Amino acid sequence: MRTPGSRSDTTWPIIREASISLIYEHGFESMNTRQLAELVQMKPGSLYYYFSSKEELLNRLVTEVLDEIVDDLELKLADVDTGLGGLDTFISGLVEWHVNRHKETYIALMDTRSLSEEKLARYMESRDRYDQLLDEILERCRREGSIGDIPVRITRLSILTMITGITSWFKPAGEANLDDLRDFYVTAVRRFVGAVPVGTRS
Amino acid sequence: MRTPGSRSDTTWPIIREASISLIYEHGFESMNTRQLAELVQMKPGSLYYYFSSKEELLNRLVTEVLDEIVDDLELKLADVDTGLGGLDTFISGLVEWHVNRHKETYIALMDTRSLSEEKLARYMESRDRYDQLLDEILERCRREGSIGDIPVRITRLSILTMITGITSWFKPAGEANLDDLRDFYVTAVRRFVGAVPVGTRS
Amino acid sequence: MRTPGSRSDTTWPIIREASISLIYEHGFESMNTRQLAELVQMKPGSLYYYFSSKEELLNRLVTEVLDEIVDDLELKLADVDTGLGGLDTFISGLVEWHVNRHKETYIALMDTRSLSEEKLARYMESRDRYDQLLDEILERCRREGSIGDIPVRITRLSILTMITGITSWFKPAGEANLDDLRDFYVTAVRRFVGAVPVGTRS
Amino acid sequence: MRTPGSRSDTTWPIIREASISLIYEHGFESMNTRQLAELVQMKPGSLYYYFSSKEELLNRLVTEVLDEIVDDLELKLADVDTGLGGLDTFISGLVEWHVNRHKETYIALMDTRSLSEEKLARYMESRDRYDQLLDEILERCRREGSIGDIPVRITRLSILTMITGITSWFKPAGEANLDDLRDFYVTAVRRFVGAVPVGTRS
DNA sequence: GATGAATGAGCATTCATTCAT
DNA sequence: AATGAATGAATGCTCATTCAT
Repeated sequence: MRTPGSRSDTTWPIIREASISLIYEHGFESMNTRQLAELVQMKPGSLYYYFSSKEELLNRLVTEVLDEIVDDLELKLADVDTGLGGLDTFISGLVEWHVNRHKETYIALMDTRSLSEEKLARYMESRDRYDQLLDEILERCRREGSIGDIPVRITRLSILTMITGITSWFKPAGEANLDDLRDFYVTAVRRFVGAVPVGTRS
Repeated sequence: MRTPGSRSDTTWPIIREASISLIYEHGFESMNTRQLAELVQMKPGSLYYYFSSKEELLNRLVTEVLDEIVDDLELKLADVDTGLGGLDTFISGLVEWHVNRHKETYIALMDTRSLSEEKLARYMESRDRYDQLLDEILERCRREGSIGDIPVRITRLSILTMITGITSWFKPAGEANLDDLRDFYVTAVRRFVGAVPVGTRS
Repeated sequence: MRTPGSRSDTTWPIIREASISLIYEHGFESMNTRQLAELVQMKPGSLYYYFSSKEELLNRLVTEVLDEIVDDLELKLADVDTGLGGLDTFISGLVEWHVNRHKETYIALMDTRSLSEEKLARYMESRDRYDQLLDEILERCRREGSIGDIPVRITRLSILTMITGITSWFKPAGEANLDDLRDFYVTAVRRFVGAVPVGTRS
Repeated sequence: MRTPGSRSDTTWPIIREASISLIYEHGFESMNTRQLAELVQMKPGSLYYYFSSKEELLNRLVTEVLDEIVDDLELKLADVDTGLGGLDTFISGLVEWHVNRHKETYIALMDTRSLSEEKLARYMESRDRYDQLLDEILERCRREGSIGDIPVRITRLSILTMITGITSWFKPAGEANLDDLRDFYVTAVRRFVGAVPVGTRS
């Protein structure tokens, strides 16, 4: 009964894309495995060769992006030598990810609730890494005197909420393009944290 | 079979509170009418005396707060005579609502997806009113020269995302209290839009 | 809480008519007490002052017509002195009832299934009376030599099925009027039983 | 979780027979899917592998017989060359179907009401075909002068009501056997329509 | 790898009926 | 005589998942 030409490494990416679209569109709880099976032209039962449960599928989807994001941000930040430069890099990178992969990041924002306690906890650990990244950047900026005297925690929460929230209104077909968005948020966040304008520091 | 002492005007508020808590905690799709019934000490079927479907319950919950918020903001804005004053009032009011009624506003943020197309459309119409409110304020500020030359649409989206997103991390037991939050966001948003510092306008 | 001017002997006929219409239109199992209550402008619970259960309502409806029919037929047959005259009278009367009270007779035809075993048994006893009436008429005709040599049981069943079945296609607004129907069936049944044409008997 | 040895082409006929018996006995509205599941030794949900809704099951049951009947009658009528011959063939065939498949035909008679408007309409279209068949036969008989001057519509309705109504009293265990019934109705209908006795036509 | 057939547990909802007021 | 509020038992149906083939 094996479909000729089927191979695991071809099939999984197809399932992956299909589930992302489906979850993005309907939400994880409302989407069902029949829809997914139909979309990838399989029978529901066959999907279980590619994931062990619906929840595990969700988990894989969201942890994969998250890890990619954090790794990429860390990589980009390695080359930066000032706090403010780090802030720009971080914001710029985060915006990029949330635009280029807006479906997955939207799912991570909205459907992470459906994860079991353990899986959610593990997910949150990863997320903490990127909270910390921003915290550290902000702390460094303050030490360097390049931003105002702002409360770090709530500032970080607000920035993150704002950037990750891009996915909730961003439409790829819309007028805003990636470069505009990146520029806008870099500038906006600088203002937000009371960054000393470039060339103003004494 | 009537439970002695039961009264409609006592029961609905109980059901209302219970559903808000339940949806807040589990999400609308994951919460079920049996849990709700148990929480309010009724049989599942009896709930249908108070709403005609689970979805209609959700609808009621989210449209009610939304309308209350918009009405309140409009009222508060009526007394304000400068654009920047309006901005402060709007932000301050919105933060207040999202803190004081954070469960319902969280539900509105997350579970509105579960509404049918028609109900969602009607909900969005109401939401548009408050988008417009902020748009108008921002436009006015620009005309009055009290803020920088910023792109209105994306600024509005970002501010709203940030404030409504408070509910996604806010814990009433947490360290942040309403006054701090209100002050923080009023100031932050002022910076965000490049507001001319008070007393600086020439 | 008593509605001013309400009286049992005014209300019952209203409920009666409303239930007949409702059951006629939707069938007994598909019709529900909410619909009935709405139609008579009451609350569902209030109906139980007029009948003790939905099934008892049905029972009352169908047994009442049935008894009226049998009584009327017996009365009409009392004056008749020949078998064939009896046959004409019976058919004519039965057609009349099924046209004039076609809703109730239709209900009796279709919804009698929903009666409990005991109630159905009692209903069937009454129905037997009118089977017997026709049996006796047919037997008498045969003794008098006014009809052919036909099998009584199946003839009776067929005639009754045909006449009671009028209700299943009869529409009051339709072209067929009572007189035509009566004439048609009297003649048709005569032919059906091989009645010796009037004036042909030697 | 698959029951060993289960096969679709074995299971559907079993479900089919079981539902026919159940609906025949209790009526469509009173029968429920749990009873059916128990009878075929499945879990209720599994039935939905074989039909998409309870109503669709009913629909399938009644349209299938109906189509079989009409097809068969048309086939049988193809060989007939006189109107009266057609009438005999039609009646004989119809009686046969209502005796041999009396459960399904009874269901079609009684439970067709439970079909949705669209499904009922489609059912009625098929039914019309067989009304027309009889109408044409009767018209032809009249043109050929082999029956009396009778009103076609009501005659057709009465004959059909009578024959289809067989199912409402017929018990397979009863004394009447198929051949008797067929003979009886062929003769009775001939009389009913005032057929000129064979060899009497001048 | 993939399918066909089934499970089992749950779910929203309906509805006749009851009874304190 | 009528209502408002509730019950309880059922009902059709969905869906993630399993597993023999």
